[in-house]
Order: sequence, then C-alpha cells, then structure tokens
Amino acid sequence: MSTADGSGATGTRERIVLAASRLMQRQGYDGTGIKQISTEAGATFGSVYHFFPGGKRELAVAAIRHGDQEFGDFLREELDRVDDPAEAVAACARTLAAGLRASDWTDGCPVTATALGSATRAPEIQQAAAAAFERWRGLVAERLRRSGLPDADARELAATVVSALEGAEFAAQVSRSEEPLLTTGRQLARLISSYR
Amino acid sequence: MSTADGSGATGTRERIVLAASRLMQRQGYDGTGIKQISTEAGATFGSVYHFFPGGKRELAVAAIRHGDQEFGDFLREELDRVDDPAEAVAACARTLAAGLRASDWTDGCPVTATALGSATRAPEIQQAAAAAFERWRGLVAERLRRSGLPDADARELAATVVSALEGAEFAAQVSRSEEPLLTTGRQLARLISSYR
DNA sequence: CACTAAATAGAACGATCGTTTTAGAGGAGT
DNA sequence: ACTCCTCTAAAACGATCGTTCTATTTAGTG
Repeated sequence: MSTADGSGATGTRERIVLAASRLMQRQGYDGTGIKQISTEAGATFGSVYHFFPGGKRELAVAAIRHGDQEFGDFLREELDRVDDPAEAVAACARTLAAGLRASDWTDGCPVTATALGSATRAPEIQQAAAAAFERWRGLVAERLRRSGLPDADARELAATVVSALEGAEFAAQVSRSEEPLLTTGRQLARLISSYR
Repeated sequence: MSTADGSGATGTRERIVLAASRLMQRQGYDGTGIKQISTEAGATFGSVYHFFPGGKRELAVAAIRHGDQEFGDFLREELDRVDDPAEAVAACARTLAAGLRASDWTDGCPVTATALGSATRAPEIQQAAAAAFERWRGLVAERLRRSGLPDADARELAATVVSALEGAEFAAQVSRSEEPLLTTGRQLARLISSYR
C-alpha cells in the first residue's frame, strides 16, 4: 500500500515529514539539510530518497502540507471553543503567543519559513503554501458565517484575520515578546465586533 | 572617514549592502551566497570581506538596517500623502500591492526574508529585525497621534497595522495576488475609523 | 524453501558554501 | 622617491550541500 495507514507504530515516512516540517519551520528551506532531517527523524539517508524521490523540494511540499493541516486543525479547534467569534479570534492569538513563548520563540508559522525564499525558485512549494493560506481563510470565513455574518463580510474578515495573525506571529517571534500577537488579537476582535 | 558620505559616485560598500539587501529579500539569508552578492554588486570577493570583516552575518545586519530605513521612508512618505489616517493606511497597502505585482511577486518585505530562519542562530540579526519593527510601529503611532488619537490607542493600532501589513504582504506574495493586501488595507481603514 | 519487492544503510560524487590568506594596484602625505 | 594605508583581486582551504549509486537487510508471496 502506498498511502500511510493508521497502524500503531509511527511509520518512517511520517517521521521524516514531521522532522522536515519542524526543522524547516525553524531554519527555513535552505537552512535545513537533508542529513539533519534524517538524523532528527531517526531515519537513514537512503530512506529519505526512497520515500521522496523528488528530493528536497518534494520533501518541502510534504512538510508544508503537514503544517497546513496542523495549523488548520488548530484553527478549527480553537475557534469552536468560544461562542463569540471576535473573542474566539482573540483567544486564538493568545494561544499562539503562549506556544511561541513556550518554544523560546523558535517555532513560528510552520509554512512561512519553509515557503519564504524558496517559493520563487520552486513553483510547487509556492502553490502548496498558497493552498494552505486559502484553506485557513476558508476555515475562518466559515466560522464567521456560522455566526451570522454575510458571506462577503466573512470572506474579507477572514483574509484579514489570517494575514494579521501571520504577521503578528512573525513580529512576536522576532521581537521575542507576546505583545504583537496579543495586541493584534484584541484589535481583530474589535474589528469583528464592529460588524454587528 | 568611516561612515558613508554623500558623494556622487556610489561607493562599493553601498553597492554591496544594496545587493545583499535585495538578494536576501528574495532568497533569504541561507539562500543567498556571498559570491552572488559580490557579483551582483559589481564588486570583488575580497572587497566584501574588506568592508565586512564579520562576514555574512555582519552583512546581513547591514542589509536589514538598509531595509529598515527603506521601508521606514516609504511609510513616512506614504502616510503623509492623505489627510485621513485610515485612508492613508489603505493607500499604503495599495502601493505595496502594486509594487509586489510589479516585481512579479518576488520582492516582499526586505526584512522578513532575511531575518526568518537565521534569527534563531544569530542574535544580532534578530535584534536588527526587532529594531526595524519597533521603528515602524513608532512611525505609524506618531502619525495616528498626529490625527488626534490618544497615545494608548495609537500604539495598539500601530502594532496591529504593521503586523497586518507584514502578514498580508507575505500572503499576497505567496498567493501571487494583490487581494490579501487590498483586503487587509480596507479592513485596517475600517478599524482605524472606528476610533473616532 | 526460493523469489521478489520494499526498505535500510552508507559510501562516493561534483559542486558550492563561508572563510582565510596572500599578493598586487592606486593614492596621499612626508 | 619612498612609505603607509585603503581597496581590489584571486587562489586555496576544509566543510557541507543535494544527489546518485550500490549493497544489504527485511518482509511478504508462491
């Protein structure tokens, strides 16, 4: 069978994707070597090229797709914990800030660092990152629509929320402070509240 | 004299910083080689290490500081062209979007790509990027204060504006579409307008 | 048991990386 | 003319990069 099954032991391929995603999240595409990935994953060099014949670029696409799903799950889960959508977005920002601090400011957005810089050279990577952004916007928009906002407003707000959270996470990471994320969360809540 | 003077011919050192800033903006820190920088700058290999004995890291710090000033000048200039601060921010986003498209989506924020990935390893780079963000927030806050907003509100809004524009620029770049920037600009304008 | 395919293991390749080192060219000051 | 110092020029270094290649081990099927 080619696709990953849900068996108990973590497959080698899955471990490789996980390590690649985490390392590229911290060091970027060019800053992460395949050797480092294989070591971190507890796999051998040959295994990486066995599962990813396309080499580093194919591996980066898989890593981005993993980050896509990971952050998507986080968004869906976090946005459903509070009734008020404005407060839900603010809570989202708070959780992101706490996680960033917990990692000592190393783990930012799992897609940004991987895509930045390599996107211009590899269209496949750029497309995977674009798909992630599009999905996240859709998730937030759906949540806002569920709270009664018209589709057009929900879409505009969702794009703003995703962009702002992304930028605030990077600002917080580079400033080593939760403040940009917390501030942006508060202002996004105010903006959303202004729509009803 | 050690600092750059304002003489006519573009100095070698200045050309090197310019090339480094532009290349790292597109390819990131690790994706840009010193050899490529020297070639692009029309300088020789030795010249780079003559002007930047600290090597690549020192060069990256200089590139970030250049981008800091460049984007700061852009902000100051663009925000002063319109009376209404909300409309000024939206205009800012539109100009960024147009510039991004004009470069065929290659030239994003001059600081983001350089700092991302290398910031964890090199504290000097992280600090230079943090200083840039701080300065930009100050510029926007000053503009908002000048329009009559209380200091506390101006500061919160400024942090949100800078973070959101940053994130929207990256989203637009990776999506190869002006929309994220235009949408974010509109919503930021609405948010600012809600403060009076 | 033999046969086959998947997965693991690691040596080897050419290329490029950042850096160091040494040598030469161009002017300014005495 | 001679010296000092900035700047240019390029060779050379060890290290690491992504990739390819060849064996070896493991697992599944007849």
